[in-house]
Amino acid sequence: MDNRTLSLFLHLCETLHFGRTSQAMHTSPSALTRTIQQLEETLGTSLFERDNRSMQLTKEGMLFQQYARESTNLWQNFRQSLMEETQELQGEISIYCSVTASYSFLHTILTDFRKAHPKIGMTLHTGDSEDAISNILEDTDDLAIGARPDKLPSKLDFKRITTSPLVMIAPAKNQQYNNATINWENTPLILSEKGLIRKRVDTWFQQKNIKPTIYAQVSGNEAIVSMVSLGFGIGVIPKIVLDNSPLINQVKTIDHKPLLKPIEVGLCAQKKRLQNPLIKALWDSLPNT
Amino acid sequence: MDNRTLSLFLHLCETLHFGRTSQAMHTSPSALTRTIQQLEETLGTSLFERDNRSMQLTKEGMLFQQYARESTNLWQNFRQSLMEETQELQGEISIYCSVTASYSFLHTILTDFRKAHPKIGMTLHTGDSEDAISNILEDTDDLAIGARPDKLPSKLDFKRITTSPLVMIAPAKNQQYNNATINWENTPLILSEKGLIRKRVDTWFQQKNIKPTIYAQVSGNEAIVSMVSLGFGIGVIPKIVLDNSPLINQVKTIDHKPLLKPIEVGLCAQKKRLQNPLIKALWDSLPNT
DNA sequence: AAATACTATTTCATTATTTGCAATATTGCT
DNA sequence: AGCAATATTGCAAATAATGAAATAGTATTT
Repeated sequence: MDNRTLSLFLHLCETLHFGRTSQAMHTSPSALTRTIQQLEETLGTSLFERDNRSMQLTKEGMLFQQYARESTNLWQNFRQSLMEETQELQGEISIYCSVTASYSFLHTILTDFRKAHPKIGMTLHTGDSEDAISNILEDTDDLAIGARPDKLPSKLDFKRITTSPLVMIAPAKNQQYNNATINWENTPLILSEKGLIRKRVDTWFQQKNIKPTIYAQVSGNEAIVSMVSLGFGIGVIPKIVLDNSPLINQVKTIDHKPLLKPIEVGLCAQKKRLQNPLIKALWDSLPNT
Repeated sequence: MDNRTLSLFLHLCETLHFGRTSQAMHTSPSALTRTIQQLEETLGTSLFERDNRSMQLTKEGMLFQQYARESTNLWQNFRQSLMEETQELQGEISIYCSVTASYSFLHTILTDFRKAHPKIGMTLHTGDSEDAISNILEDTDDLAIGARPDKLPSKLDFKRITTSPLVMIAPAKNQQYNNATINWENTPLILSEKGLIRKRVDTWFQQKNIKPTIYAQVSGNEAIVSMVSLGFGIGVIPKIVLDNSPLINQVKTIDHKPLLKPIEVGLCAQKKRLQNPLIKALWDSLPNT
């Protein structure tokens, strides 16, 4: 029995949902389905009772679940003692971060770490920055680089890497959007569809008692820069995204008052996961700011 | 970690010899080498100290050996309890037998057994009948069909399927080899290079005080029939081989006195292996004769 | 009752891995 | 030096695993 299969099976036992497990374990539903089928094939017994909308462990499934737990435990223990023996950390860490974060921080963070722990493998997943927190909460990745939410869930720990102001950007060539002359009610806005920045912007407008025109709600700060540069309207993004954007010359920043509260970008992990020596090592490799 | 890999590793720990392990585990040396290499790769540490002529477990290797033992144990136990749960035997049995035995007995033995235990998989290895006993002693296969040696090693158990007389065969068309007119000293003999039949024949000639001319020593009774049919000389084989040979019309049998003692053909296994419920099931499926 | 949404599975083409054979390399022995 | 014994590698063929998209089956909504 191979450990990957066991993990998939165990996760599936928890969720009882192929879609969620496949997503959480970074594999396609089809691969998962077939892994389980094959498992049932080799065991010569079915493990899940699938009645089309829900599923349930069979008796044999529970037996196998117990075996799977013990077997993975055994494996973990072995890895542990091997590490103690060789005095060298080894294993896998998965990191989630936005494209921008991967450009701006990841390299810096990982180069030193890699030198110190060459045997730790990294799996990197990129996506919308706003998904970072939920990804961590759902155990999909070990660590994430993202913005600190105003209310950090108590399960999580956060370590700031940097702060970045929020900037308003407009198409560089458009005279209409000069500072202070903006008629907010008529200006199309391009915003994240959800998440921290969206909240800050909403609050900002509420404070000013303005009902803005929202032109587009997109996911991904990089997409906002694109749309703004094309002249669709004004957007709000972290300055760091702008600094790393190839489109930086196509847009200009607009002064605004009161200033939007800067976001804190940093490393995020579940507290319990920090007991894992690998994750802790990466965590500790970052200086406190 | 997958169980096949673990078995290979554990076996290699015992033999400390790639060649022998690969042979015993029915895989090529290259596959074995690469399995171990890959193992060492994924563990990030070397498991064996290979100093070119001998090998030795490293400290990490011993650690892994312990893990491998526990892990396979866990697996065995799980299989065991799964069987108890489903009330159905399942797993793998490997059988060694000669080509002739596979023609004449195997089908009869296995058809009923397969119906009774459809989830037991079979691996069949064919080869020289004389290797059957050693193959069992070396744990290469679970069961073998072969001739009962005069002195059955105490580790082994034997269950007779049938007895078969030993016959002398000569080329069918050759008048020179008529009964009673044979000049043994000048007649080329084709014999097994070793094994039970060879011993019987040697004894027979000693009793008669004849020093025979041995033309060829071959391995495999089927090969003897071939050579005899081509006119190379006289051979001795079990009658059952002759009955199953496509060359039966190309040879004739020769009366001889005293008659060579018949051989007993049967199923052979290590006593300790008979505790394995799968093997015991097959064993018990044969009637006592 | 038709449309829609949700999920597991299958199909299919592609990619990755594993295998065995034969060649190679390395060393001990005569 | 030449030979025998072994582990390892190169290579091509066979196997297996994968994801994207199509499919099927069913609950929920319209």
